Amino acid sequence: MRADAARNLSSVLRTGARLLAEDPSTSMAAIAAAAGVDRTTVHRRFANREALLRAVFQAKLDSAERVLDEARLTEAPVPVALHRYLEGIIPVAREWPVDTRRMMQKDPEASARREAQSARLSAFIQRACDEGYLRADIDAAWARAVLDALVDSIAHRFPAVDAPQAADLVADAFLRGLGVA
Amino acid sequence: MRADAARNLSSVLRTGARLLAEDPSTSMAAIAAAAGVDRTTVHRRFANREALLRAVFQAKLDSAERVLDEARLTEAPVPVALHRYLEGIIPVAREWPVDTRRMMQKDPEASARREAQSARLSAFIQRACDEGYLRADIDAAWARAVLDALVDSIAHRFPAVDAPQAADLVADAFLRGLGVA
DNA sequence: ATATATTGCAACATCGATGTTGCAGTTGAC
DNA sequence: GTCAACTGCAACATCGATGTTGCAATATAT
Repeated sequence: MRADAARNLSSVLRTGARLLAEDPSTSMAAIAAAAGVDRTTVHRRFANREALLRAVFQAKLDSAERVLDEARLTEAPVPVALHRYLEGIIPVAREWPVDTRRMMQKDPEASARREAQSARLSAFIQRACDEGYLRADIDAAWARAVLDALVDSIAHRFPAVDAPQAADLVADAFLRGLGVA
Repeated sequence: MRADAARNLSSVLRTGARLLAEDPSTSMAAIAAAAGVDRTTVHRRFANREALLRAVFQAKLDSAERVLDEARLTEAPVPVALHRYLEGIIPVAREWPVDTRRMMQKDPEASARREAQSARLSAFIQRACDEGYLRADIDAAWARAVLDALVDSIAHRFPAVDAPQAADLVADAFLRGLGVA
């Protein structure tokens, strides 16, 4: 039963993330139905709708944090770290399509975690600038935003492209652009 | 009074677009309050919440269509048309931050208009490919997605950058990328 | 086999959002 | 100045979502 409980809970989280990404006002009833459990069961596991949202965000933050750790953003060579980050973060964006930036204003703890992760990535971009991998006239904040946008785009608009190829496409567009040399 | 009516209506649309972009489940009451009118006044102008949404989308589609027309995507040289499109569409994205892709499934007419506009832009990207402005190994759909992503990013995450400079940044990132040559 | 935990189901209460209506006051057009 | 249109305000009805509880059935662990 513990096993079942954990499976259903995770099923509710994944299903909820998917539905909430399409429509942030999806009802608990709809999520429960899509996850194949009763509405009251969801309410027993998550006190509030807000608690369910928190759990979804936490799951996404956990996955993203693992990716950031394993990419070794501060130690590995910039091109290697970039590719490892992309190949890891794209599946995370796909599995948890919820937009953490919009939906977490009310959760200071999750917000702080997100900020910390964001800072790690920004520091990496800054290092890429400093080590000469990015053009000198490029603003680091803009570079950061471009990378995020490319990741979201390949993750959600091209779900059929597998992670390694998606990472290649993003890194290529990010560094070289799409125009002719 | 006609003048007042028109002014208030447009104020409701703009305010509504702004609030709905932040939180798609913003209540009519919140929109009315933010626009400085009574809740019932909004209901007199828009039969449904859905009708209000439709009006917001229609306003965005109108603005976007004008931009597409004036960019002369089929006639002007590719670099010129691209820059004109970007300089026009970025303010539109800022004034109407609602995501037309997500929020219009139920409105077939608006959906069709959106598709038509999307096709015009895709055709322009295809022309850029054919005329050798984009690398031969680049998929047109991916190029299209990248352009959209860059526009959204500069429009919403860098609201302080004015339209001409924003267009430069996007075109530069799109064609040349951010890495060193 | 039995005690324990979990689930589905039905029923209930509550709350906020939606939409409507009547009325009085104000504003604009003529 | 008069008339028509519009507005704010209060009140009301309705509806869907949320959250709770009791109970019977079922699965789990020991």
